[in-house]
Amino acid sequence: MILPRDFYQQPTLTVARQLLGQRLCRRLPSGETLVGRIVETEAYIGSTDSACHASKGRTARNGVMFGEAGHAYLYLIYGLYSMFNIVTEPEGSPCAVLIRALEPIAGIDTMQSLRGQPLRQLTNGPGRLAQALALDRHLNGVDLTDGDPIGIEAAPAVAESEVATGPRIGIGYANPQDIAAPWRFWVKTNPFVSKPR
DNA sequence: CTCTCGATGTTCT
DNA sequence: GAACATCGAGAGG
Repeated sequence: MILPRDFYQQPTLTVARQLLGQRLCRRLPSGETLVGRIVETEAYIGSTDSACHASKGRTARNGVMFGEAGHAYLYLIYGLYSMFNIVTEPEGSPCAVLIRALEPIAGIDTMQSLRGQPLRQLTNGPGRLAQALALDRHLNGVDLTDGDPIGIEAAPAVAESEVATGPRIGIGYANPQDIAAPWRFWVKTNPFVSKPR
C-alpha cells in the first residue's frame, strides 16, 4: 500500500518519526524499481524554523513546500548534490521532511552502478541516496501518493526503543535554538545512518 | 581512524 | 559576490 495524502498532512515531527521503517520506492524510466528502507530523517518546520528554506519567504526554489502535502521537494546543493524531501502539513504551511539515509532493499546492483561506491556508502547520506536512486530536480513537485515515479510504501513501524533523536546536520547558518532542536530521527544501530563530519 | 581541501552551479543579497 | 540541509580524495597518525 502506498502511503496516502493524510499521512503527510500530519505535524512534520510526526511524519519524520513515522517515516522511519517505511519503504521509498523509485521507479526508473527503464521500469526497474529501486527500494530502500528509510532509516534517517530530518524535520524542517516552516517559516519559524531558521534552518528551513521557507523561513526567508517563498522563492522559485522552495515553492513546492508551500503546496500540498505528499509532494516531493528536490533541490541542488553545492552545485553537485540533490536533496530529497517530502512536503508535510496543510497547504500554505511550508514544511518538509528531508530523507537522510536508506537501507538498500532492492535494485542494489543498479544503485551501485549509479554511485560507483561500495554497499555501505550507497545510501548513507542525503546526496548519496539521491544519486543511488537517480533522484534530482527534474522530479521536483511530483506527487508521491501516485506511487510512480516515486512512492512510499507502508512497512512495519520502527519500535520506540529503536528510535534515536538529535540535532540536525549541516545547519550552522541557523539560529542557536534551531541548531539545538532535536529534529533529526534515526534507527539506532543501523549501519546506513549518516554521520556528521 | 581524522582532518583538510576542492568541486561546481544555483540562489539570494 | 557569498553561501550553500554535501561528498570524495588524499595526507597524515
